[in-house]
Amino acid sequence: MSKLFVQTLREFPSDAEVVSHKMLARAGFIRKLSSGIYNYLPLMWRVLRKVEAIVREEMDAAGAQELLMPFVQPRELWDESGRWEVYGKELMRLKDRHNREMCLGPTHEEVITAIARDGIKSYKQMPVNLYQIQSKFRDEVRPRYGLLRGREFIMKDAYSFDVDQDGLDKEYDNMAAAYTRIFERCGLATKMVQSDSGAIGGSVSHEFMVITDQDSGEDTVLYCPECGYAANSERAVSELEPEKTRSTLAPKEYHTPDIKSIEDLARHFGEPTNVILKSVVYIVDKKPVVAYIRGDREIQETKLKNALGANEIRLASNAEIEEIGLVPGFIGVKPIEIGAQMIVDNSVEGMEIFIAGANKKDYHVAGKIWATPTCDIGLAKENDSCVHCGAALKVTSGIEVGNIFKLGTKYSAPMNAVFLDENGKAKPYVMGCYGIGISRTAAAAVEAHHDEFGIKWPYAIAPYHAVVVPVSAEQMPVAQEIYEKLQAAGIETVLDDRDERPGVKFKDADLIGFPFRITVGKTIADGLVEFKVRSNGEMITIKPEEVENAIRARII
RNA sequence: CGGGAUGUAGCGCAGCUUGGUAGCGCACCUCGCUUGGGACGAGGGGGUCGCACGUUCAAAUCGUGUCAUCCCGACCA
Repeated sequence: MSKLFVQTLREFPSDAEVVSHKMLARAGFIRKLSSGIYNYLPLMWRVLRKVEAIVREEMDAAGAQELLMPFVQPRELWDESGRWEVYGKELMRLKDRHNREMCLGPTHEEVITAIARDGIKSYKQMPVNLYQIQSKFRDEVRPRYGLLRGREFIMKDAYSFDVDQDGLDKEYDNMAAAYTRIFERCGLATKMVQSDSGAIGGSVSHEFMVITDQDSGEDTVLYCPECGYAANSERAVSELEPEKTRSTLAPKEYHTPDIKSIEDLARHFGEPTNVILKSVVYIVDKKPVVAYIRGDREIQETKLKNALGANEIRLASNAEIEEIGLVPGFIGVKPIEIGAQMIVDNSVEGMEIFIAGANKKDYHVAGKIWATPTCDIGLAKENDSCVHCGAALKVTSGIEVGNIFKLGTKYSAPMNAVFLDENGKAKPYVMGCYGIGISRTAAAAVEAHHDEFGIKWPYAIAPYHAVVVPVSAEQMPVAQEIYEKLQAAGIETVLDDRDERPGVKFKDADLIGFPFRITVGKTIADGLVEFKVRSNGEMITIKPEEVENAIRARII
C-alpha cells in the first residue's frame, strides 16, 4: 500500500455531482484532465482491465474476433455513409498538415464496413463478428457525471456481417445472451429494454440498463411487471384508458385573460386537464411544426423527431411562434391555414369535446375534435396500460451500459459493401452492431454498489480482492505472512504497510472498496484475526490460515 | 446554444464590499509523541491570485475583454 500510486482525499471534489464521480475521484481512481476527459489511475485501470477481460472472454466465447481499428479516421469514409454531414458537432473534426479532414472515431461503422468490403467477398465467409475495445471520442454538448458521460470513454464495439436477415436475427440473440452474461459477471443487474436507434440507425435496437435505486440514471425505463415488456421512454408505447374525454363546456369562445398554462385553464374552467388540448411549437430542421397532445400528457421529442423523419428539433421561441402568426399561450387548431405543419398525438383521438386556444390573445374555445390522422409522439407514463397485456406499467431510471442494433444494410448499401451469394449475385451485407461502455460499466458498478463510506466493488471487477491491515507495527510480521499466502493463492491482495493510525487505514479501505479486509490486531494474541466483508458488513474472527477459505466461500 | 455560478497551493475554502507586500484546514517534509475508525505538539516547503489589457503611486480586490470549469435546460451511445 505504501508503494501503491493512490492518493485518497479527505473530501469529495467540489465539481463532482453523482456518487460514482465523487467516489472514484475521492478514492483516487480517476482524475480529471479536462471537461469530460479523465485520467484512469492505477486502481481504475485495474478495474477497467477486469471489465475488459470479462467482455473479451464472453465475446470470444460467443464466436466474435477481436481486432483494433484506428482512432483517427479520414473524412472520405464518412462522406460515403453520409454521416459527415449528419453526425453534427459531436463528431470531433480535425485537419492534418496537408489540410485533409479527419475525425476522431465516435463509433466505427464506416471503418469496419470498409474492412469488410475489402475482405468479405463471398457468402462462404460469413457469418462473422468483429470487435474491438478502444477509446472513443464524442464531443458532447454537455459532458457530466464523471465517467458516466465523458467525452472520451472506453467502449467495446462489435459488428456482425451476415448474408441475410435470418443470420442477423440469430447473431442479435447471440449477442443479447452474451451481454446478459457479461453484466451478470460484472455484478450488475441489467434490464434489456427496447430503444430508439439514434444516430447509429437501424430498425431494431435494445439497451442494457443498470437499474439503480438512485436518480443517477439518465434514462427513463418503462416496464411491465406482468409480461416483461420494457422500453426506454424514448420509445415506450402504452395505451390510455378507452373512455373518451369530453369537456362540459358549451361549444363557443371564452374570454381567458392571461390564462395560458394547462393548469391555469383547468382551474379557470373547473375542468380536468385531459379535456384541454396542449399545443407545442417546435422548430424541426428549421421549419415550424405544431404538435398537439392531450393536456395531461407530454410530448416525447425523440418520438416526434422520428415521426417527422427529422434530424434536428427544438422548441420554438415566443418570437418564432408569433412570426408564423400564432399567439403563444393561445394556440388553436388552425395553424395549417398559415402554413405550419401539424402533428397530432394518439391521445387527442380520445378527446371528444375539448378546450383549445382561439388563436387570438386572451381567448380559448371549446369544441369538437377535428378529424385528422394521429400518431404516437407522447411520453408513456407510470400506470399507463401495457399494450401487450394491459397491466399497469412501472417507471424506473437506468444507466445504459450496452446497446445492440440491427443495422441491416444501412451502411453496407450506401458504401457499396457487397458479397456474392450462391447465385453469383452481389448483395450488401446484413449488419448488426453491439456496444458496451467499458468505463461507464465500471462507473455504473459504483452507482449500484456503494455506501456512505465508499465503494463496495463486486469481487469480479474489484481492483484488488483483499486488504490486510496490521493495526500497529508489532502485527506487521503476521500481516505480511497472511498477505504472502493470499497472493500465492491467487487472491489479489494489498498489505497496508503505511505508518498510519488504524483509523486512517480503515477509512481508506472502506473508501477504496476492497471486497475483503483482514485486520491483524489485539486478537492475534489468541491467534485470531478479524475478517470483514465490505459488501454486507459481515464480520467474523478467524484463524489466519482460515482466511483463504473464508474468501473462497464468499465468492460465487 | 440559452439561463445561472465559480476561477486564490495537490484537495476544500476565506480574503474582494471599503485597493496598501496572500491566509486557513487537509495533504506534503523534519522531529517528538501516539496506534482499533481520518490523533496531538513544534518546525518547514509549496501560490505568475485563470489569462490579457486598462484605471491607480499601488490591483487577488475596481473596469473591459477573454479563456476555463461546474450547475439547470436544449442535445446525445
